[in-house]
Amino acid sequence: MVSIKQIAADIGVSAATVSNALTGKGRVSEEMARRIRLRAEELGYRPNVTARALKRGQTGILGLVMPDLTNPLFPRIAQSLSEAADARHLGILIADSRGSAGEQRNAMRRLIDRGVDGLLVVPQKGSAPEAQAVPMVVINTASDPQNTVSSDHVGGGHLIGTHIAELGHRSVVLLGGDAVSEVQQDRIAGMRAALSGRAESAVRWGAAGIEDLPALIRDGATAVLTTSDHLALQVQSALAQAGFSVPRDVSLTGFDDLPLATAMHPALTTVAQNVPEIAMRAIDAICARIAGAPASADSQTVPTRLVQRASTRSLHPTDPT
Amino acid sequence: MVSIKQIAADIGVSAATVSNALTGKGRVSEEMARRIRLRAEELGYRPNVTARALKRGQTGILGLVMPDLTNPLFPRIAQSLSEAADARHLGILIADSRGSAGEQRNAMRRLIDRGVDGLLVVPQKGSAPEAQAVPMVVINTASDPQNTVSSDHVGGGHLIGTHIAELGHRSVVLLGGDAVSEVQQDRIAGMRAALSGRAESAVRWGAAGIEDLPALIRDGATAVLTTSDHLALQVQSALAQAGFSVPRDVSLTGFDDLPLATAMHPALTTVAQNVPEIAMRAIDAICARIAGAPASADSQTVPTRLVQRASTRSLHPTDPT
DNA sequence: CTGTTAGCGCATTCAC
DNA sequence: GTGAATGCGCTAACAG
Repeated sequence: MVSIKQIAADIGVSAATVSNALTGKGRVSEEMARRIRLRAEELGYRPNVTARALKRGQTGILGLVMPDLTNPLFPRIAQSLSEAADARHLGILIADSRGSAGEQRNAMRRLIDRGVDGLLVVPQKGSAPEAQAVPMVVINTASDPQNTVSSDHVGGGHLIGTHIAELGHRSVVLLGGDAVSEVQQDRIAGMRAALSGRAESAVRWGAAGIEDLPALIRDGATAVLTTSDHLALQVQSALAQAGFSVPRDVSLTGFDDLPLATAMHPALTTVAQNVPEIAMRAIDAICARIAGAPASADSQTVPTRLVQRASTRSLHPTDPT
Repeated sequence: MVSIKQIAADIGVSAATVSNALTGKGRVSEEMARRIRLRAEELGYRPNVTARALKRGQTGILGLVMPDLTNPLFPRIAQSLSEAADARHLGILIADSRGSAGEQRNAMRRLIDRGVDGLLVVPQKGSAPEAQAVPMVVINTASDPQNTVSSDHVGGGHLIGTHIAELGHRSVVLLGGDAVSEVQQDRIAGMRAALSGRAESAVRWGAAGIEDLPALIRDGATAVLTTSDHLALQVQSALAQAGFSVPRDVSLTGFDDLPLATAMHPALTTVAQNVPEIAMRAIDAICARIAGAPASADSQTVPTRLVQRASTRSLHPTDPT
């Protein structure tokens, strides 16, 4: 590796001057600066980030803690975060909290031991990560009050609920995957609120909930609103098996707008999170905190978007389809 | 942050002795070592990895370059890699090559600039990442001769092809997503080889290929073998729309064993990659290279596994269903 | 057995 | 405008 002092010796000047010329900080004659930059270029000089980090006390690395790297949303989050971090010349070190709050804490500690400048954490279901020695921004759980950036899950549920109500549905089933998840609770709450006064709604959870569906439909339910696309696919399969067709017999919606939403037939009506926006805000927030901003108590909420496709049907006699 | 010298000053001993006591390297009296460890514990001392990295010339960080973080397999790879790396006290810094070979090179360079000790790269379709200043291990493309660990894609295709042939299918369609992908070519090649002499096979690619399916089935094809689960879901949807039912009218298979394979109905027969094994070998290989082993020309191949579910049907009159 | 010295590569004083 | 000195925190080599 070519170091600053080699190019210094090479030109016959001191290391400090080279540093100054390259960073543009100190005052160096334009002529000298030019020569230095040229030689650095020739030698393929790359500043040693480790040395710089030691000197500055900052590594330029952010830690990303996910509840489960297997999460279907992880790819998008990682990508958007990586892109946003990149723009600020920050790197992202990943860690998996493997489904337990204890492992989550371990993962955070390992990252901190590695010297990350800040922590981005997507918390374990039902756990609030505790404050640490480094700035932290929590993603996707509005229920945690501090430094949180999150999708408006309630709003998303509201979007779906309103859509379904406007389509004329009067009896709908709300299906969640796991009642422990605050995110899913929020989505369901949004749906209920939108439906309230316009339609009956029954809430069900998990595999048992899926089994209840055929009976509920026979009792008059005309729509099933789920809290994830994956769940919706399972529902569609189960319903097909029971002889119900989507959207003819029953309307169906998902949540998240995963790739599978368009691979399904009918294509799934769902709610898309604005992941890039969340990522950008999260990175902004963590950078602000690193730069010294105090931990703010307000949480940012990013709007979601209804993606209307073919799995929902209007019940108004006048409408086509 | 509490440093080694603070605890040294604290106890009235030199920094070197503390270092020795804590790492167990130098010879320190057991008595002294005990006192030092105790005090370190009390003070909550954590070694500064940056300083250590500067001294040692190694950061303990591996760079992971993915062709597209949005890749549905990324979560598993990231998780398995992260776990395997963890066991060796290595961190993983991610980077996205965003679909282009050029960006792939940039990503690698950024990672190297950050001082990673080695690079794990899942290459861009149809691109062979060029050798770099740090050890590199290529994942999942056997076509690159150097330091590669890959699933046996050909073998996987063979597994599926054999399965279908044994079920009595005599005319099958092989459907790939993108002909540029060597991985998909390998899978198709394996299928063809297994089918050769036992059944007719036609190869189709992409969306156009999906459109051809109904006609091919009417012409007598009884099975569609795809190179990904995602593709299989699309096929199932398109087929349902055209009035064909899986597996009654046509058998269908996927590849990768994504979560959606079990969410579908019928559950998808597919081929699972042994991702944890690949990850472990990749980490082993990169560690060996970092430790000084020469770049070996041989590539490691990890067997795949047939996951037989409900989307394939036997055509033998004697068999049930 | 323990302490001192030195230096990893860089950036920041402060002299010159 | 430029350079010498200094130190970030740690560890290897050597001296005591």
